[in-house]
Amino acid sequence: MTQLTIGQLAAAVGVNVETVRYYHRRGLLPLPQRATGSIGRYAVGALTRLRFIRRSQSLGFSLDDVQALLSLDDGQACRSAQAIGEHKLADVRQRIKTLLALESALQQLVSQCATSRRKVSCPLIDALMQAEESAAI
Amino acid sequence: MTQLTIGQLAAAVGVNVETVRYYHRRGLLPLPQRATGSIGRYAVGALTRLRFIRRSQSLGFSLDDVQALLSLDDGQACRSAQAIGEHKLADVRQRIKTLLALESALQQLVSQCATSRRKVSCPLIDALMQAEESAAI
DNA sequence: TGTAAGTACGTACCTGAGTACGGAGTCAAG
DNA sequence: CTTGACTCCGTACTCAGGTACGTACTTACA
Repeated sequence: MTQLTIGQLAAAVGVNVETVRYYHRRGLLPLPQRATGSIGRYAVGALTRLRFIRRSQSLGFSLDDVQALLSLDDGQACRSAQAIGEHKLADVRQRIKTLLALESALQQLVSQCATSRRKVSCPLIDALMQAEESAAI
Repeated sequence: MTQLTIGQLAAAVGVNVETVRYYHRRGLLPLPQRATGSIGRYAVGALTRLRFIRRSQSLGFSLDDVQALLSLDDGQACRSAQAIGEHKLADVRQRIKTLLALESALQQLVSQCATSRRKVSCPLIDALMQAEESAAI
């Protein structure tokens, strides 16, 4: 039987039942076929689509992005999909840059902490107290 | 006059007045001196402390972290401050690692998009549709 | 002294991605 | 035919870090 209940669908992909219902509410996943007054049964397509959503998320796409990608899934709009991907890639690279700067600043402060031989105060706290402006958030 | 109103304090550090009030509520910033029924006046210490908070945030510390750091500001607990800093540093490095992996995956997908010469469907969408499991979120 | 700007305070709202809960209905096995 | 597991549906709550709003009050300046 390839007709899954919501619980089986969720378990197959490793998400919470509530999450599946949330995706319905967001319009990411269509409601299943259902004889009135009975329980919904999902076809295999739902499984594929749910996996698509999770895989996209794992690549850093937001659910809004995913919605856009899904709407492009007609085989005709590869260029648009590529644009979305490139945009996300630029975004990821920017985040990496920021984090690298942050890493070196922190690294420096922490190592000052380690090597300081009892000056008046803690170099880390001290540095944070200094009045000069550094990078914004 | 070194006695600032909340608006002047906020403007001096470049935050919203509401943000200052929020920091009061979180216990990050003490309430200012105030003759009963009149307006509060902040001393220069408040300016330093507010800048400390923002600078710490810009280094990736959460407000909870900041609270911990502030509680260490007695000149005696450098080792604890260092530990908090090191913990945050490890955290930042982990995030960098994740993002780098993500970058190369995305890069690959996008460039496949660019070089594909009209196969049936878009390689990016296609890859996301594949059933094999990749990294979790 | 009047008025406009600024302040105090409490409460509610925002984003993003879900999670939790409660009551009613349904389904399968014993 | 009953019991227990599951489903349906709506609503409310979570986290972090604020933002917005409304009412009452205070203060500075003309």
